[in-house]
Amino acid sequence: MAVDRRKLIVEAAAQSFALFGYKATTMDQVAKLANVGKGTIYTFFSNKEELFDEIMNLLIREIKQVADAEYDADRTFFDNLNRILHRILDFREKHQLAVKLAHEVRDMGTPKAIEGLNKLEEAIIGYIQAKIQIAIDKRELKPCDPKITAFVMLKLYLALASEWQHSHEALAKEKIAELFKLYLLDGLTMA
Amino acid sequence: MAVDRRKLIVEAAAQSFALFGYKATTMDQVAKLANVGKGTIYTFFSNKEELFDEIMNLLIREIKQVADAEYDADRTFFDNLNRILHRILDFREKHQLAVKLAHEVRDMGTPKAIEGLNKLEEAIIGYIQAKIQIAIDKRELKPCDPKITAFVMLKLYLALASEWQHSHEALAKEKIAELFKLYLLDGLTMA
DNA sequence: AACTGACTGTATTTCATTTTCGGTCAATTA
DNA sequence: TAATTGACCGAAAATGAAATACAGTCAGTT
Repeated sequence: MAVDRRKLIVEAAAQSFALFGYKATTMDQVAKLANVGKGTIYTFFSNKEELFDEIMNLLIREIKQVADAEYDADRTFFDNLNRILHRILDFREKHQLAVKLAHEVRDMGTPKAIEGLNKLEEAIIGYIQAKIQIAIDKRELKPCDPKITAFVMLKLYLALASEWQHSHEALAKEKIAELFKLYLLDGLTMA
Repeated sequence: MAVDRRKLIVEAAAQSFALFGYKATTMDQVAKLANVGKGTIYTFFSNKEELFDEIMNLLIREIKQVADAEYDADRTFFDNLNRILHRILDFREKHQLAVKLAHEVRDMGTPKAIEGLNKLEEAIIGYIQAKIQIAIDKRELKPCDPKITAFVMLKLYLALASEWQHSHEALAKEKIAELFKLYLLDGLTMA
């Protein structure tokens, strides 16, 4: 059986984007890594952007798998949510491609890298949104706009898990879970 | 009475930083605007950074005044908080200096501009923190870490008032207040 | 028919030169 | 003689022209 050139290209591209980011990945580079003529890439992907989109979609699928692996219908919504958010952010900050793109956005503001990470964030929000809808249907949560709620939950989690430590001691995973529950689920008003 | 050169310098600097940002404000520029020899600036401020700090402190004091003007001890904590956050963010996005610095951070990442805005954010959090402490003492809020809570409140408000509209229709001020109450005060769990 | 890599025009990088700017201090002013 | 000034300094940044690198093409090869 002949080699699957498309697969070679995708693997080479994934490696290169993760190692060098969007801008510093060249089509010549990918072609060489994949042992393929540059023209061959253009028979599968019409340009660099499309190739990058393919890689980002793979990353998003990977993250969904990680999240699904953590989900357990027997647990409470809150328990699942906390575990999933923790796993997703942990995965993201360990995954070479996500880290590299974040640096690229910070250091150079590469538009395509910004777009890629936005798409990733949207995917995460979409995922959480679905879980929230289920929880609302099960009367586990008050009725609320699932999209805004998912957005707020991710932002709150990011604020506690990531932004807080920019100027303070990092919060432990359990502390974050506790705060998350206090602020968003129980609320701050006296009983 | 002789002219108050320090005051002239501070006024010129405030104008220049607001008009051109940190980087594009030159000491020669400030001296000329203030009708003062450049050396004179250095008898009051030991360098550009200190002059900038003075201007930032003035801005912070101004914001505190705006917030205090909105505060009314007779209203509920939540009502006050919403009004204050709205006024502060509104003030900030209308104040030339704050806007200019935000652009400078976005476009060029000027370290001193980043530092200045961080200081401003810290001041806002400190202000809210004090109000939260009062509310806790009055048994209007559950006991909680006032600093983290202030941080979370600001972040949530910013997420709803500013970040949300990056990819969606902006939320009305009243809608934001309603969501703010739902998420942080009442909580999402069913009664 | 599938694949290749030399080729092309544009975009980016490089680098030597010029200009700008924060900060100093000897001269000047009041 | 204390306060004020602006010419001056070295370091840093802007400039621009020449060199290089790149995405995408396509005539030629397998």
